[in-house]
Amino acid sequence: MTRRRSATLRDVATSAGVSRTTASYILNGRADEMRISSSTVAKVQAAVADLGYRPNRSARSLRTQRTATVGLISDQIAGEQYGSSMLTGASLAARELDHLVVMGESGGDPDLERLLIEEMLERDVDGVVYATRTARAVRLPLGLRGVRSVLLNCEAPAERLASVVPDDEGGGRAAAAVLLAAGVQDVVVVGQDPTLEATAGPRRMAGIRAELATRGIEVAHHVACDWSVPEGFEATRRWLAGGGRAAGLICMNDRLAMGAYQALAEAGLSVPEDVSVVSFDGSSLADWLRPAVTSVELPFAELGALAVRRLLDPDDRGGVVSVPMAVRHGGSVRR
Amino acid sequence: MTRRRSATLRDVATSAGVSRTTASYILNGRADEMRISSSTVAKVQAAVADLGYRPNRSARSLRTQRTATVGLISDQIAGEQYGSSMLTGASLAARELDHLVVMGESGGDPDLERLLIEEMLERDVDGVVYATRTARAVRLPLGLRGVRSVLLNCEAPAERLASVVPDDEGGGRAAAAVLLAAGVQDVVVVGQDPTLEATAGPRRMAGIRAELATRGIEVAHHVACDWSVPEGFEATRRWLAGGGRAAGLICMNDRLAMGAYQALAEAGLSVPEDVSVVSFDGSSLADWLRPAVTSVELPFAELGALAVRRLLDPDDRGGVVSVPMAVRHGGSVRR
DNA sequence: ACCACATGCTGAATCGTGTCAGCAGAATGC
DNA sequence: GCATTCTGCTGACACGATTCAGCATGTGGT
Repeated sequence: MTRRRSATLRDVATSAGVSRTTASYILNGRADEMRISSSTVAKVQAAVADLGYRPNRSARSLRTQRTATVGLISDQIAGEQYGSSMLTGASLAARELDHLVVMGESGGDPDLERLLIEEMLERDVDGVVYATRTARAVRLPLGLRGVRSVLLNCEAPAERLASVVPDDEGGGRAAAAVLLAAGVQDVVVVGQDPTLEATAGPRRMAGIRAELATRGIEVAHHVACDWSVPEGFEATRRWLAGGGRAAGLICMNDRLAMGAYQALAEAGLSVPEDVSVVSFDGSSLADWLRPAVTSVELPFAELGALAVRRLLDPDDRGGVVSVPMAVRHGGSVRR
Repeated sequence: MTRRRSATLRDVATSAGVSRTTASYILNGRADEMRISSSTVAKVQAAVADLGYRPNRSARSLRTQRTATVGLISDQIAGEQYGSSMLTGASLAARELDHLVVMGESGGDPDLERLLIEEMLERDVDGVVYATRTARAVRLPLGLRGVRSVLLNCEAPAERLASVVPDDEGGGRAAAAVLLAAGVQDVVVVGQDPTLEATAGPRRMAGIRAELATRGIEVAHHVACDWSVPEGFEATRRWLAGGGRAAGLICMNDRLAMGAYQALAEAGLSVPEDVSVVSFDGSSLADWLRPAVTSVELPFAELGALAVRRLLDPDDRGGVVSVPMAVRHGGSVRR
């Protein structure tokens, strides 16, 4: 950091011929309140521009206890395929509110998580966003008790905290609605949540059921498997081999859709002529498949941005906010 | 941040019955140097533990001009498919060196980039990692002149800066070597860099040529297209339709491999029986294809970690460091 | 002529730490 | 026995900002 020592407030004050106090008031927008004449204001502003003055944040933080910095702590989202857009959203929203994001990835290790939280609090972050890769129920880490924080992509049902999650139930309804609109009458769902805490699966399922129920239809079959490409392939293949057929397939994510595509192709079934497919995520993977999968988008960037905005909004009343999931149309649904 | 005001150094000193100075020396590991008796050290340490003392970083930074914080500024890596692991690597390496990462994503907008750099410097980061999504030549932003910094996944040839990049040429040799070992004699390359600044393509190409040359072989054909799934599909299809055939295909990344797979399947050619395929990236996409593609891995996490380590290593002499790319074997090469 | 009040600014304390210079007292050298 | 060195600590200033309390000066009312 060999950088010319930058100008301080004292330099500005001297150069403008006023006291540090006056310069400080002007720079903090309290000129009117303090009845400072416009000519003085102009002199100070000229000095600021002239010297290229930039306030020293450490000094300011020492006085004000605020750092214009937010912490973002996550289990896996930084190195994750799609979820990492949450970081982009958070970073941009922070920037708009004149903050920067301090990032820490715990890899799911509670000790590392505790350490990272400690480090962030030592640095006086103005708040912490606690994010998870998969939507699920969590308990707020002890280190964050009493700290201003917002949960991102997760909820702590017991604790009535501010939390931002995708509207998976609405997404489920939208997915089913796409198939219904295409005249599909028998719907099979591929993918089942592996863990108890995960919320995405059950909610999407509830949405699907609710939407189908409006036409008096039930889910024809549920192909149970983890949410990965090979599992999707194997499970779908087994189901097809057992004589399973359906006009509509809803895959719990795009990777499952990829696996299902592979199994369908192997069985000589084509999309969308023989089977219409809808999935969740709206990842680029959905676009890469042929035909592109119609997918209900996880609004990751928006989730990240909203979490930061709520964190920095002093009027936020807490509670869970669900962000709608939009349908991104591909060519995987018969028309 | 409603958190009980934590203990200060003064509290520790009072509680231990020594001066602030003494306590400070002990906490900074200068007890021996300052010839402080072990009994005094013990008293202070007890007080620290007792009060749960944590130093105030803002105050310390104000004095020392160091924040135990590094900036990471990037164009697109936060929301990127594979590159975001660079963030994970950087975050972990920083943590190991008792630092935190302040992140900023510019989206390629030079104005935003300048703003982010300004904000980071105001916050006195101990250095800045400047990262790009795709390996390429860059010019160091003006705001980073004179600032301790390391380039990540990019180089500034004119400026002799510390820089960490993948060894694309070595990767190219490795890719070709895999095919040669499988007895492949005619190799076609898919994918051509779209921009002048991009370094990955030319270097991989050079490596491929060099390795093939050891057997007196030349690249049989170069299928020119951008590095995306649909481009890979279309370009490969056109090439096949024009009668193109080869025993070995090297795709410049995994997305191109996916596109090539689609075209090969459409042409009734199977992998690896008819065509052996090798690609670059080592992304999860490579695993998802059937058969999984043998792919030369981009060591993103390692790149990110190394960039941070070099940034914080006062003895680092600058210059470009290339990180080797390992081959991740799938089932896409005939044996 | 005197008080009250508004106007436009400033002095000085404060946030919590790091570190230079120095100061007693004990030990050592000759 | 006195100068010197070592031991073990402390006082005070600095870092760069924010902010409370107060101080001249002008202005209007009676």
